[in-house]
Amino acid sequence: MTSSKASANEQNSPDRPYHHGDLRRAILGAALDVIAADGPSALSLRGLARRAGVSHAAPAHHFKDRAGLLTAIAAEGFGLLATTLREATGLKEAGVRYVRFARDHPAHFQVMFAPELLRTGDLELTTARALAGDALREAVAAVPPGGRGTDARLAGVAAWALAHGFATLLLGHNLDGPVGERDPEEVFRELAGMLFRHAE
Amino acid sequence: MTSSKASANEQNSPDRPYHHGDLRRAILGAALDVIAADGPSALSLRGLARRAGVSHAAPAHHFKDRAGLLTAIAAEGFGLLATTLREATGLKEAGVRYVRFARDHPAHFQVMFAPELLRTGDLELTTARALAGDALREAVAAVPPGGRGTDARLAGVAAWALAHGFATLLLGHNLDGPVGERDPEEVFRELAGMLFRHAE
DNA sequence: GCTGCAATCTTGTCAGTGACAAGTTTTGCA
DNA sequence: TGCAAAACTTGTCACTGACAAGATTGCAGC
Repeated sequence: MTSSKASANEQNSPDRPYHHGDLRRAILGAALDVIAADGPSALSLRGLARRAGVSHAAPAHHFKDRAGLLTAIAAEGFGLLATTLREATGLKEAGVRYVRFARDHPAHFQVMFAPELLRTGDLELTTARALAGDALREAVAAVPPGGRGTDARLAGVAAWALAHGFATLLLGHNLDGPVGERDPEEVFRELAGMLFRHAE
Repeated sequence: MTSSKASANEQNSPDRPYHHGDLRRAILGAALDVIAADGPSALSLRGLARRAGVSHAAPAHHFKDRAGLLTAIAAEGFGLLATTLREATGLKEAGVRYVRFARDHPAHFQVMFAPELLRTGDLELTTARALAGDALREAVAAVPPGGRGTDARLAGVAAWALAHGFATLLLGHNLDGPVGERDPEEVFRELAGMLFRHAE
């Protein structure tokens, strides 16, 4: 083991400059790769450092520790989600974008909803999360009040639960059977149609 | 640190018998406690061994390794879930039971849907999962075909996604605001009502 | 241009962990 | 009774996260 593949520009290049250039981004990118492939538990700060060709303690300068790195990823995720939700036209479309986000950014998505891995009090994280929450509430407010007793808050919870559950099961390969070859977004549109039959 | 609280009957009792009696169950129980409190990433085989008052390598005899322990927990979880789903009368009630299961067995629930922590090919696991899947499909089949174009398979996915999403968000404390003091099961009943308006 | 300071990265180290190997004690059964 | 398997222990290794202290570099202000 040890230095199995110090192939190309890995870490042993003696002419490597002292300063990486954008180590923070490099670490984040590598972390997203690892998490998407094998989950957050497979993440090793030292492994990321090796990938980026820096010393084992370099990541700590940018993220303090493991929780710091994951918190940064979660915050970035909530920011991306807020942006994409804000561009949606209606609630159903917001749901579709929610599912699309989970598929496009599986690593972010996983980490965002793993609070035990995060520094939950972090300012960046809480503000980003609040932004995403606002975007979701806006989408809910846009839906016209339907049948009797349709509480807006409840409708929001229903939409969120449906989208979140679908996305989660999808990422966990629990819907490979039922969904099969079909486009997941298309399937989700049908599900959302079942939930909000009256509105559109 | 080190031996901060070797208080009562922990591990230093010199009269402790060589055989624990039911170490397997003790380790499982301790693991469930830890996971429910701090998530699977906080799990340490050595920590569990300390809790049970046995040597650091004792757990390996029953579970082989970390993945083995978590796989055993997941299999147990699917078994419990299958049992509880089978007792449900209709699809909505099955959903309620799904949510209740997640709240009653949060550790099981988390591990069951964290495939990257499991030995996915394990026989016990796959059979238990199949049992739970059968129970879910049975509940779906029981629902009368509703409005035009109501695909049974799709209805099943919708119900699963809604229940799974609600349960997941609930466990992650993402619904503390919207649900508030209300009984989560009651709230879920309303959500399920929105999804299957026609059937009851 | 030079100087000093802060940001960035390195080296060194420590305790904790999972996994494995090999030995010891106990149980249960022929 | 004796013996094989089950249950557990001791010892060890590579790896990891965290921390401390030092080296290198970029840069702002003079």
